[in-house]
Amino acid sequence: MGSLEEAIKQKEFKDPYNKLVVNLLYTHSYLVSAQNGVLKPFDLSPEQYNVLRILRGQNGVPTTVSSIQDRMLNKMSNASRLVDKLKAKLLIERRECPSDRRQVDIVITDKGLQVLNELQAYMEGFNNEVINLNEEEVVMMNTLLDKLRG
Amino acid sequence: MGSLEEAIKQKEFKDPYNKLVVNLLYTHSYLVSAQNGVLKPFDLSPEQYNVLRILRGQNGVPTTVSSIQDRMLNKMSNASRLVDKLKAKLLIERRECPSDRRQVDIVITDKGLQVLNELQAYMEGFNNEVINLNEEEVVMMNTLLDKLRG
DNA sequence: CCCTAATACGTGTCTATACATTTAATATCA
DNA sequence: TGATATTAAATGTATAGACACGTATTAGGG
Repeated sequence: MGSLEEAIKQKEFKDPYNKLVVNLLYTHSYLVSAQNGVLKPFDLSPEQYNVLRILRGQNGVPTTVSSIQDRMLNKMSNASRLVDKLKAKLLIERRECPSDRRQVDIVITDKGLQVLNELQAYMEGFNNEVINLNEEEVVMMNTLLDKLRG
Repeated sequence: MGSLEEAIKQKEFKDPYNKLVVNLLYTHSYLVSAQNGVLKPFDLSPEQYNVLRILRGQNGVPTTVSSIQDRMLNKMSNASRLVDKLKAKLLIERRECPSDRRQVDIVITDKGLQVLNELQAYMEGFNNEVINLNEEEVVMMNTLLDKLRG
């Protein structure tokens, strides 16, 4: 299970760069699957969870849809539709922005904050279970990932 | 652009583990976006490209749909439907398996091999452009990723 | 002030992921 | 053998990612 080669039944890679691309894609899938296991009982997708965290970070200050989009992990995803789903679950509110009627102000509701609160304990346990690295290695990996993207 | 904090406009993280999860999700998105740029002119999605590479690795030996599924980077994706799309593009062939009629033998066509061949040069350039790490760092990162998953 | 450009958001479409269910074929074993 | 379980693949449905396009509103320059 440990090695990538075994996990995807590939004997070898052309070079370490090629392996790294595949390794990142595979590890992402590993992470997201585990995350889904935690989020599913709460009826949230990973991106919905992310949007809720972004809104909580605002401490009550309303945020526009495009500002949410800028902060999302996946810049190509569709904040407008995610906001729609969260509104249907009563986890956020949409308000017409008076100063610019093109914009829509989004705030997290008490219910949204409560769901995040319940989730928090599960998510902390999740990080420690799912990432089999010590703190030194985690810091190293963060440094390498930041450098990778230039 | 370099730091994660800047890219997603988040001031700080609770701990390095939490940052690592976010960093992996964000870097994945960065990688896949770049990959899409290369694949789009060839009318292939990243997963379709991956399935083609799996089939090329078989060197002409037919493979079943479930064997493709096992080798895919994302174990949750749907090999059956991906195979369907590739067949429609004439990049693979499906043959009824005589020894077990539940199974379907899949092989890459000459056209499929030709497309992969054309892609190869672009993809090698892609790796070096998109991964701003030297070889030593790449090897280190592969080791850390393998350890991360336990 | 008007014309044009830029911006904010929504919508449409195709593909892929996630997961449950279905159907057909084979395996198992009383 | 015949009932049951297991397996291979396909299908159904909801959400999300990728990207083009549409619409309303504001900004800016003549």
